[in-house]
Amino acid sequence: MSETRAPRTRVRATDSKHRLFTASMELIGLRGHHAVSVDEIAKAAGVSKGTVYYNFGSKSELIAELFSYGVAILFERLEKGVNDPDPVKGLELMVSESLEFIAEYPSFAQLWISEQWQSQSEWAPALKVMRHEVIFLVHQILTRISENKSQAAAAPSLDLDTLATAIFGATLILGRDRLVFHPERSVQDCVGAVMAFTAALR
Amino acid sequence: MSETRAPRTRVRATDSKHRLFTASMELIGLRGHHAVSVDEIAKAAGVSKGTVYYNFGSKSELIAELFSYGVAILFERLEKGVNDPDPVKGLELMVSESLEFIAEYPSFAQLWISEQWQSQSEWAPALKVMRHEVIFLVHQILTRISENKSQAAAAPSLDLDTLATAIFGATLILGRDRLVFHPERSVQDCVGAVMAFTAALR
Amino acid sequence: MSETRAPRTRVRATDSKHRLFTASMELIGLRGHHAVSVDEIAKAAGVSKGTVYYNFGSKSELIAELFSYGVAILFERLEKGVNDPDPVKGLELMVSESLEFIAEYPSFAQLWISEQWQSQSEWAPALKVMRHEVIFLVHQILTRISENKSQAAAAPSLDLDTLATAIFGATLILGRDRLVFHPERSVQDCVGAVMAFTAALR
Amino acid sequence: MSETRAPRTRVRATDSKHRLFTASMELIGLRGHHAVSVDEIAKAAGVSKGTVYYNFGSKSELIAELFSYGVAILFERLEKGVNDPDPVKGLELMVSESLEFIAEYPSFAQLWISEQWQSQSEWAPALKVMRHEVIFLVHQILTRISENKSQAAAAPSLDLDTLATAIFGATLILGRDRLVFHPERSVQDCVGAVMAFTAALR
DNA sequence: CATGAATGAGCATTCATTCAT
DNA sequence: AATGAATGAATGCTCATTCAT
Repeated sequence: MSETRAPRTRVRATDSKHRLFTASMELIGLRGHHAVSVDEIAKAAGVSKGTVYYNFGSKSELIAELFSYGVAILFERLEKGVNDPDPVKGLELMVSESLEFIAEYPSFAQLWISEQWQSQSEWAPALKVMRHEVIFLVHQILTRISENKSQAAAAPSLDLDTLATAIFGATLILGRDRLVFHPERSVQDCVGAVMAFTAALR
Repeated sequence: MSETRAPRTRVRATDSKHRLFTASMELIGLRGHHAVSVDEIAKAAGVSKGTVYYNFGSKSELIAELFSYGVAILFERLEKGVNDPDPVKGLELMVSESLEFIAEYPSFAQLWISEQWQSQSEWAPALKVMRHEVIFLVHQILTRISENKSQAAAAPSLDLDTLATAIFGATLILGRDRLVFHPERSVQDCVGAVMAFTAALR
Repeated sequence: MSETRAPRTRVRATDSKHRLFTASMELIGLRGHHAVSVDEIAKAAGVSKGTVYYNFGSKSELIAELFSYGVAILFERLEKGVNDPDPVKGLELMVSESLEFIAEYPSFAQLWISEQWQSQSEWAPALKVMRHEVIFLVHQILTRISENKSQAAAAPSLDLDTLATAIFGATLILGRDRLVFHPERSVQDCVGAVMAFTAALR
Repeated sequence: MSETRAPRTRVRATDSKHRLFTASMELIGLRGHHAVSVDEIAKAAGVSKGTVYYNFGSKSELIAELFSYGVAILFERLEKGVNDPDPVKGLELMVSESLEFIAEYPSFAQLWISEQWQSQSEWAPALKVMRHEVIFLVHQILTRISENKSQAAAAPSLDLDTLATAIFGATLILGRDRLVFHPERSVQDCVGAVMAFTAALR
């Protein structure tokens, strides 16, 4: 894309959309979507307000696209861990990839945290799907881990779905908490803490 | 409540305040504070808009008081676990108390989740303190647990502060997730999943 | 109403509503409701924009109330003619009252003309009722006129409902046309022209 | 229509214009010109927005051309009646032609009704001319009718210009009212009602 | 203590219009 | 001759806050 024979108005088309994505992420992650106006987003992206509506139709839709954009990237990264022959290594990879993703797209994580459990969120349906898919992936890998454990049913009453949710929540919060309150905390420390959850399974 | 022409004009004064607390919690937990207007809160509480300002001064202050109100109750409950001679039992109690607290004050939890990691939140300073105090409590008890563990440094590279944060996050998310997506999930299941985090320490 | 013990801010309450009524009528009659903004109305009424919304809830509702306000006055005046023992005199009175009403509330008439036959008007339901009631009144009096006519069914194929509609339309248009294009034309001339419609019945 | 790569590239050029005319008429008649956007018109016509501006220069000009287009057709039809040797038959023909024209171009009539007496309409000058010419035609034929009436000055104080206006208004309203509220009402019934206006002259 | 009418800055959204292609 | 991305002024509406009573 961009600069086909470099005319004066370079990059045009799609360009605006990308700039708006970047600007929105930045601002919304910082203050929350309610506290950011379309005017601000447009200004930050260096386009006119009309362009936001030309490209997204509404603020709501812009945010919805922000979600799908982020989730696509996240899943791409999670894939890496899912197929690892060693499920423990796999989960470890998934967690560290997630933490790094959160560091790269901090506003995506923040948006997710803020909206996922807000029952009347505008994006509730889409978020529900996102949540389900991530937890499903974690659940799958937890099953493989617990199956590898030979004899004793390690933890008799341990519901894997609940555990998967705990891991999902801990990762999300840890990823965000690190950026906001503990910039010195390494991804490895966080991975260690999350993996502690699985100790009972091994 | 209500008691028009009731005996001894009991309660009064703080009556409006209480009604406003209840109404705010309800509405804000459902839709987020930005999506709830002072008008709505006043109407839901059955008082006039002016009364909100008379009692709280501003919407912001109302929410701030919502936070202190909730956190006071939460800490009261956490106390129970802190002093348990058996730190594992103590943590278990703290977690289950938290989960039950979240079930009773769902909107408090939601508000907390939404705002805690929003770097530019209006209540950031207060939230930072709340977060710190809870994590400190968890850290303390984790220390006692890991000290009880005799010989081998169970997990050499396991940072207790990070682990405490993970437990805090997992509990918060699990408590909320249960209400929104898994009403059938028991507190015990959730406690089990959170306690799994400590397996590595034992 | 107004001035209870004449305080500094006199007239308060309801006053705003009246001022807004007057201002709206003026502006909307001149340029049409689409071409008049709420800002303009507020400014013309000497109140803030918020006051418009406090009192009416929406621009649409303001216009709806403009309609009911106008139609109430119109019907009050039409009553006079309805009960006249001589139906011809009665109709004549109704027409002249209508023409004078249009002269006093020109914007009401203009609004009516513009919206009544706009199939997708927001006020279509209310307008349909207004139209029906006026035409019904005219129909009634036409029936009395034609009954008075002794022998020969004056006009065999003359549908009274259609005739009533024609009289309604002619009066509305004549009333408005007079103000806009023929200020010199008297109410009597117009009444004469409208009454010509009934010649066939007599 | 459409014919991509059709033979002899017929029509073209004015093709877009025609499609835009049709689409505008349809939409504007239904909802009023203010409530229809250029986007909608372009979409309905199956052309791009730019094409509207290429062909008409502005929305205002498009509507102006809509008026001249409609009025040309109307006058063509009115001619038929004007030259009838029997002025009564002639007027009857003019009225029925008008009613049929309104049925064929309902949005033209609606546009006319809405704008003609709106004093500050953008098209006021053009509309004034249209109105004048139609009323002039009616006046002429009324003169011929009243002259034919031999002896007694049928109606001493009947101003023919006012009567012509009444007939114009009644026809316009009746034509439109029939379409919107009385689809079962025949053109003949309406003609009958309008001609009742002339009874006094005969 | 409590009320509710009034305010005005701020917001999401619409839309006629332009212009480079 | 036609396109459609981009614009920005204008619009209807919301809402936290004030204040006279």
